[in-house]
Amino acid sequence: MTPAPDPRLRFDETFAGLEEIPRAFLRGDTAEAARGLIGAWIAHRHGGRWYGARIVETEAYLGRDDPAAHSCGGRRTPRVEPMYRDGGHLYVYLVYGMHHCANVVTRTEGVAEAVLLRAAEGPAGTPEKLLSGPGRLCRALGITTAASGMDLLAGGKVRLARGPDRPRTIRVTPRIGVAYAGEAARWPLRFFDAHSRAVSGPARLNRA
DNA sequence: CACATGATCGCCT
DNA sequence: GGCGATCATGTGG
Repeated sequence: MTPAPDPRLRFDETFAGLEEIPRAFLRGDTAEAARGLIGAWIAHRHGGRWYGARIVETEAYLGRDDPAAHSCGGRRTPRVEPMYRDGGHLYVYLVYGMHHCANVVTRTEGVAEAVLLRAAEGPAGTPEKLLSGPGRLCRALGITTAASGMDLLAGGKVRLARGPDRPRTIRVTPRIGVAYAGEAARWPLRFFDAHSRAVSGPARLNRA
């Protein structure tokens, strides 16, 4: 059993009301997918109820030729295996021995690229920091490595869908926490909703 | 707000 | 054996 999501994230609508994300979109360009997932919903069914949040910050990881990606150089181990699946799958890993990070796999079978979900926002009234940061997002939704490898577009317990509203302004910066990746640390692959207060990272980086 | 530090363990070499 | 796609807490300005 996966850990319980934060009760404040309960939402009683079902995914019937939300638009499906076409798998073809997630099979395409990974940076475009990262941009396009701002405003989408990530949800987890637990104990017979749905818990969900609106994605407000993402990062693209470009696979074989990206020194910051776990699949860099074609590295293929049991942990990273989900990254090699078809677009629309979930890749979850553990960092620093205590935090989980959730990724939406992109491109096609055998091409290991993904979008890291860095932050989301809950319903009005929930604390801004509840899902602000990849570790907090996973903790608040109860997502762990137990869910790694799932298909997010197949009606399972963890799902992805288009949200009702499009973000008004999306800003782009370098990725966070990848200083070890040399020049790739400066690639503009982090996307966030400029109007959300749930975005993570240093304020300096988030200003226009 | 900026910066420093400790926690903690699975994964890879 | 070393090291993170991080977070919470502490200090000081």
